[in-house]
Amino acid sequence: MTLRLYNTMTRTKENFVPLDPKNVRLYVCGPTVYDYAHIGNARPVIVFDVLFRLLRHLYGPDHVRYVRNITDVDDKINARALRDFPELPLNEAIRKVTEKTANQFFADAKALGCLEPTVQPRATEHIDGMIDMISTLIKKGHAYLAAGEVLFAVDAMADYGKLSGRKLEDQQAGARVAVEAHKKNPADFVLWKLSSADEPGWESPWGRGRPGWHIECSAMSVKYLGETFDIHGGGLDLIFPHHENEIAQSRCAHGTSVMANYWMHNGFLQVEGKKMSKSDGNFYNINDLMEGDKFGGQKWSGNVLRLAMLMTHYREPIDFSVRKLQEAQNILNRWSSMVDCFYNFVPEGEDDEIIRYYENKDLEFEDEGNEFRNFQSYLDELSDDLNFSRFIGRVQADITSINVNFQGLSLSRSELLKLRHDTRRIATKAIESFGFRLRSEVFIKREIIVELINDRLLARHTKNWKESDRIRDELDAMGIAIKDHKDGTTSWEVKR
RNA sequence: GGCCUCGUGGCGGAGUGGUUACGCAGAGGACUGCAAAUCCUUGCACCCCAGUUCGAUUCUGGGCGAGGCCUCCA
Repeated sequence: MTLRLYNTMTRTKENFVPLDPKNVRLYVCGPTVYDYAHIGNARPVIVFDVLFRLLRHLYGPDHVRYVRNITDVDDKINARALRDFPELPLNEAIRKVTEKTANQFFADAKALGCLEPTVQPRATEHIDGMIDMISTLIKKGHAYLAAGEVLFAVDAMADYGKLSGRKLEDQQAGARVAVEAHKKNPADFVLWKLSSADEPGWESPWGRGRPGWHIECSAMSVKYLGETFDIHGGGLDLIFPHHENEIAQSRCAHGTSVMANYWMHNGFLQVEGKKMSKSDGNFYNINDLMEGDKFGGQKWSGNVLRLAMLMTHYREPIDFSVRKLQEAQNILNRWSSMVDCFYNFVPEGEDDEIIRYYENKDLEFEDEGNEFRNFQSYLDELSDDLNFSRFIGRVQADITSINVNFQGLSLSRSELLKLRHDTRRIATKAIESFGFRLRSEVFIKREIIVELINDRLLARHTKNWKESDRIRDELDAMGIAIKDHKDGTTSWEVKR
C-alpha cells in the first residue's frame, strides 16, 4: 500500500512520492525556546514523530532525514531573559534561558516517546546562511531596504499566498493589516531588522541587527535538506504567515517552483472544551502533567500523553481532557497485559537477584508473521494519512484474536499456539516501534517478593484474611500486583 | 468581512449507497474468602431540511452549529 498524505497545498490526499527514496527529507518547525513547552506544543512533536517512524519503516532508517529547528532568537526570549536574569549581561542571560528551555524540551520529547530528529539546528548558529539568503533576495529584486529594515516585497512574487489560499487584495479588504509607511505593500515582512545596543545582534551588510522570524527556517532547511525537499510540517496556525513566507523566501532565493512537495499541518488542541490560555487557568506544560498533580490530580506518563494525543486524527481539533487521559491509560493497561502474557516471566539463574523487565533493545524492522497477522498491516493503517485510530483498532482486534480459537481453520494445537505467539509478538512490535513502552523498568530484590508471597500463601491457607490482605497491600505499595488462581497458586507482575 | 476545517451512541473514534467497526465507561453474569485480572452477554448514534436514488449516515444543495487563520500563538 502506498503512503497517502493530506497536502495543505492542494487540499487533497495525495500519494506520497519522494524526490529520492534513498533520502526522504522532512522539515518541521520546532519550538521557540522562551518557555517550557505546553501540551499544544506536544502535538506536532508526537504527530511528526509517528510520520518519521513510518517513513523509516517504509524507506529504511538510514534513508530518512528529519530536521526540526530550535528557534533561539526572538524578542520574546529577550523579554524573558531580562525578566529572569536582570543582573546578567543580555547575551549571557539569553543563553541561560535558551539552554534551559531547550534542554527541557529535549527531555519532554524523549519522555513522550519521540525519536530524536536527524538534525536539530539552532537559529543562532545559522545567521550567516540567513544573511547570504537575504543578500540574494535583495540582488534578485525580491527584497529592499527601508527604515533600517530589510523587507521582502510580496508584489515581486506572482503567486504569493498560494498555500493559504489567500489573495493580497483580500487581506487589504479586511483592513486588519497594519499599514506602515515604510512598506511598499502592507503585507511585506521583515527579513532583517536593526538592533539597539541592548538587543542581541549580529553584524551584517545592513548593520548590526537580527533576523526576522521566517528567514531562519528557509536558511536551515536549504542547508540540511536542499532547495527542494519532500515534506514540510507544523501547526495549523503556521500556514499563514510563517509557511507562506518561508515559501516566498526560499523559492525566490533559489529560483525554484516549489519549496516542499507536501505541506502537512496538525490541528489545534483545547483543554476540557476550552481554548488553552493562561488567563483561564487551563494552561499546562508537558512537564506539569508528567511530574505534578495539576491535571486531574495525578501524574500522567509520557506513554499516556502520547496515546491520548494520537487517539484523535492529527488534522482534527482535539479536546484534551482528564477523561481522555484515563481512557488512554486503560487502553495501555490492556496492551501491556497482553505483553505480559508473553514477556512477564521471572528469569531463572544465578544473577537474577535484581529483576529487570524492560529491555531497551533495538527493534528489527523486517516484516514477519503469517498469512493472518503481519507487521505490514499496521503500516498500512498508518499509510492512510496517519490514521492512528485504525492502528489502535488493529491492535485491539489482534489482542482479541489472541483469545479466539480460530475455529474452522482446523489447526493443530502447536499451530494454534504459533499463531497466537505471532499475533502477540507482532502487535507488541507494532506498538513499541511507534514509540510506546509496554514493559516497565523496575529494580526489586526478587527474594523479597517471593518471601512475601509465601507468607501470604501461608496466611491464606490458615484463612487469616486480614494478614493476607495486608501483605497484598504491602506488595501493591512496592508496585507488584498479584493474582490468585484456582489451583491455589499466586502469580505476580509489575504494575504499570 | 475574507479564507479554511469539521459535525457519528454517555465518551473516544472507524467506515460504508443497502446488512451500522472497535475501544472506554455503564448494566448483567462466570470466576474469587475479598480483590485483581480474565472471559461471556447486553443497552445506546450517524446535526436539520430539501434533492438525486428502489434505497443515504454515506452523493448534491441549503440551513444550523463548532473550531481555526487573517495580529511573529503548535
